[in-house]
Amino acid sequence: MLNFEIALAFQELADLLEFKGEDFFKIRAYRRAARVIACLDEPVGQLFANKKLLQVPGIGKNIASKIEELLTTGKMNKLEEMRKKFHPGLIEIMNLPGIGPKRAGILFKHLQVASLNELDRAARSEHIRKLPGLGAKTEQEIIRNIQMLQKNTGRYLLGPAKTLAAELCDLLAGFPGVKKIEVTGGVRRWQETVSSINLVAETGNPEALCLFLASHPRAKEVQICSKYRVKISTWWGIDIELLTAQEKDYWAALLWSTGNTAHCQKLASLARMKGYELSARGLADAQGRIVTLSSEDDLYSHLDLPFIPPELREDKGEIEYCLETGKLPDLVDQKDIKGDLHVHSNWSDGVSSIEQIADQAIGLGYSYVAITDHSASLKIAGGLSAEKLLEQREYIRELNKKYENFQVLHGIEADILSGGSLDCPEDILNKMDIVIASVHTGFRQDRAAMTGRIISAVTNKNVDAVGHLTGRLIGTRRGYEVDAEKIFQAAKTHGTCMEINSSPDRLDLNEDYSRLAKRHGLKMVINTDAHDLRRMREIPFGVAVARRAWLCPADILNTADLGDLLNTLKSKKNNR
DNA sequence: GCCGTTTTCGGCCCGACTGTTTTCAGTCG
Repeated sequence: MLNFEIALAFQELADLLEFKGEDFFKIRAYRRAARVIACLDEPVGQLFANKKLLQVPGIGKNIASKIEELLTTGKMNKLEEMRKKFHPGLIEIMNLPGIGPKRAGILFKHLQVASLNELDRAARSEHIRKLPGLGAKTEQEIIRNIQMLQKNTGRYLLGPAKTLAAELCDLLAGFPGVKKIEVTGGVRRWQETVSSINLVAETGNPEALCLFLASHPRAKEVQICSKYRVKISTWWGIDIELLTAQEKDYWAALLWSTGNTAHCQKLASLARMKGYELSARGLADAQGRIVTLSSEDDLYSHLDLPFIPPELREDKGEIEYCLETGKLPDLVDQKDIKGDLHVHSNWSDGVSSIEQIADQAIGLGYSYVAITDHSASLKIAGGLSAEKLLEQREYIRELNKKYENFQVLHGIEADILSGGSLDCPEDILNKMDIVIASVHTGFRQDRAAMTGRIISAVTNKNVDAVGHLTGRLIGTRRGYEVDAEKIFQAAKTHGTCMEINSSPDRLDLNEDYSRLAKRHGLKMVINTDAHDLRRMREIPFGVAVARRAWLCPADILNTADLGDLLNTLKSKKNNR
């Protein structure tokens, strides 16, 4: 059983217990376990076999025994019991913004509503406004939120899709006859959400491999199963498509399967103009002979094009640009990132100590990391008071004595309060190495108010960057409305950066806003906003957004060496 | 539920915002 599935089981159990009204801390313990398991590097089965489960933080005797039950029987009794007690549709409803366990209970009790479709119908026929504690506004909000979810139906977040794709790749790579296998499609192009996981494998035994995938225990329905291609829908909710190839046509298959369709078709047209025929089955010359290729790069060369990175293959002008200039811009790369400038420690709501974060940063090859804990008003996150911040500053100053060629920077993620002021005294902000300003409350302000609020922060001389500009959570929470043009103009005037938040459920700025920010001449900073060590490894997601927006190292603040970075930050403060 | 310790049980996530009320319940960050 995959870690991913075990984590989902605990997540579902927590959701059901929440509906039941179970003790808050017990629910939180299950949620924590789900998160921890999803983040493990080692298969849970292996930890269990080596009797190391209890060493994992957040897993105690009770949860360990439930894991054992899952691993040995494939089921968890407690979860099965809860499933019998409560309608599965209730979780779907509870996951809607604004609907928690209480409201889901009211809706079920009075209207027998137990699915999003039923809820939508009830809302549209104005039944919800008649229920106790609910009204017309809530009813309209429900309709809007269901629309948002429906827009994302069949879409899967890139983060979990990548994890699942990697686990599948490992599984298939071990099948007899498989020589090469690679993840392709939207996952390889780093689309923020994908509808399927695509794979290409070079194998001497394609039919057997296709049958192997088609008979996967999590396969729900086999949509296509031919001698060289298989497509299944799965109980995970995502489709999986595998294309097989021989040595001679592997690179063309890889290209074709990576897509997108428009990019490939444009390449096929270009190939025809040069006397070739390009398809998933290879690049054929005028006589119909398959051209031997050594790489995807080689394939592009035959079309007189430079290698186009997968992130750019969206038919957004990349082919035309190459034809015109013969090359692509020098896009920012993960190796260009010299440090993470937005990380939370256990001084606020992060789980790791500052020292652990520094060690992780060094392990990632960084020259610096900024500790940016929450500001005081964010009580739930244990936001830091001015006194605490000064204490933290001293702590970091001491800690830095032990490092050579590496520095921990002292920063803060200051809340932009409803009126636009910052949740931290200016004299404290002024002492910080870096100040990220973000919105965490008052999400429902209208576009003008929210824009004005953020512009107030952008024009504050102590603010270096705006964190997660729109506050969206992909697929679950619409971002607040902002006039990005106005904010970017103000940011340009005041030399403030925009963050590309790398968290796969945020990716905020998204690629469109990143492109727009570049057009305004802004610098961006690619951060993880990590609350634990593992999530500090999510920088590639932010880098991918930047690449899809055609950003170069010079567009990104944290590609600078430590000295240059400190000079930039200081000179900004002095110049204002 | 887990964790840490005081080793047997108490602490762990509080407060703003919204929409509904007409003083507050529910949700969320």
